Amino acid sequence: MTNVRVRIPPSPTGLLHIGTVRTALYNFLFAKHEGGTMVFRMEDTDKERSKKEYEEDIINGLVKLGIAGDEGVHIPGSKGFRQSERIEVYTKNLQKLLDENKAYYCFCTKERLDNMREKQREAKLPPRYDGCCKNLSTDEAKKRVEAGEKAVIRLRIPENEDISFKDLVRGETCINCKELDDFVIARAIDNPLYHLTVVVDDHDMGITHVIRGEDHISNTPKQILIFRALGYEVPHFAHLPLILNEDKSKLSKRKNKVSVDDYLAEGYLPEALLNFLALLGWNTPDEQEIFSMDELIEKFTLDRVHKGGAIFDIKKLDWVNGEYIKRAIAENIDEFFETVKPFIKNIPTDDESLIKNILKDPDFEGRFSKLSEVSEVLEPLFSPIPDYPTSLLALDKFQITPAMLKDKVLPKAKEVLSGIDWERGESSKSKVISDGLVAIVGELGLKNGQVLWPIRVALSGLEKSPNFATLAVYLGKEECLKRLDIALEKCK
RNA sequence: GGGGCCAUCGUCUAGUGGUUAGGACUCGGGAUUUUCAUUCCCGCAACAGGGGUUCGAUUCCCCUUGGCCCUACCA
Repeated sequence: MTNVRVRIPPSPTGLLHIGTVRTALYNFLFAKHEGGTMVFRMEDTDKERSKKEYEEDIINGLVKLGIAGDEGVHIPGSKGFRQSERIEVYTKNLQKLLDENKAYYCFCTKERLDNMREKQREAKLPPRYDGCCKNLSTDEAKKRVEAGEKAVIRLRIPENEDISFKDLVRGETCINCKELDDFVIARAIDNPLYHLTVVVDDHDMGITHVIRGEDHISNTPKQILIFRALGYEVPHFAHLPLILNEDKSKLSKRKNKVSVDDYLAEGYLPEALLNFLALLGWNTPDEQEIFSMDELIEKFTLDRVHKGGAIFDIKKLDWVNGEYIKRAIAENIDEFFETVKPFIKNIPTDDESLIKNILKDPDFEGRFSKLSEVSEVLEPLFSPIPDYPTSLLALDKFQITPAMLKDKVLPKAKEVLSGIDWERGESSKSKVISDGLVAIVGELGLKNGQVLWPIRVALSGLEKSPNFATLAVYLGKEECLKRLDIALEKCK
């Protein structure tokens, strides 16, 4: 395969969408695997809906994720590539089609067309353009346009011809021109529409493979027709399965969170998000689930891309993300700390190394599936203890009564924690605390859960929290005793 | 309405003309953790239906059903 070149053409009509990222990722992986390049272009010919802020969001997002394109080429803002900046090129191509009579001006009004379609629908006919302006002489058309009459440009398509292409993930696909009509390719000579711009750009940019969502399958024959009319070589096509909502409709913001910003803000790691997205519609025959970017590039091929759509399952994303967090902590705590820093709120300490130590504590392993949860788990160690019900302390499951806690367990725990040497090193301190508290179980003749559970709750105020020994070590003597007193109050 | 695309556990998926149809997530149970979480083990759970082809179809073909996409002077 010679010089593979793919593209990622978002249109700035909304924030960076999960679907856009998945398509970008597959293009990126394919290009890298083949030793080719991926270029970026901003499809902003819809002046009504295109917004500068969306453009920035999309570019920033893709850069953050590391899949923005190669060599900085054609990224608007760096070297600049927007369709809105290439109007003359499209005009030139449009003029050529007009001159060669492969396209023609159409003067039909919106009302006439709406009317026509409605009648066709009523008659149970497919709504198609009736060719009203098809046979206007070029001279007359030219005169009317020059006179200022409003006219769109339509492509003249063959009457009855099969248009087929070999889709790299679906195989041979074919559609007859009878199913199409002379569609509009420009609002005016200097105001081109999607199909025309895509074709002209893909040709000018030297795109060899068009890899996009399957919602474009039915657009493909139209674009092939334009490629042919212009005398340009037709690229290869590959249509990807869609990402779906739970109800199997196309992923939409009505039913799902689709903005990449939201996921990042919630504490999903970019690599984890990409890993998860890569697996939505593609996989390796082995049982691997976690891939580095290099592994994805090495293993990615289009022939292992699925045909059926895939539902976006947030639970699986959470799991993947948790795996990445676990690894990130183990590999480089300093780097991880920088990543997690913006998520740590309400934690009034400037002692970074303390927090790093806590994060590294084996007791914390696997507690987070999102960065936003780091704060929740850390919080009990630094903030004032949250209010909690006595019933959480005296849990029915363990058959604990408030009286037991008030008379036996809590006073005993205070005794133990007051008695130990708090100046020891961390790990030995942890062991002493642990041994001391566990000993209470035997002394009082109670069950483990009847002693250890309430102590942990007393120290954290939470149903789920780090281990009691871990809590005690990081809380310190005074705070521990204070929290045990609070618990004591609750049992009165 | 027309055309196109698709169809393995709830979800992501592996897989084959003959398999106990495999893995992961979720969920349930157990073990370890002297509590929660983690970790480990076990379990629940699928080839949409009907016809062919075949000695034999989840696998190949057709039909049906279902879902989705497109059917714009959006992209």
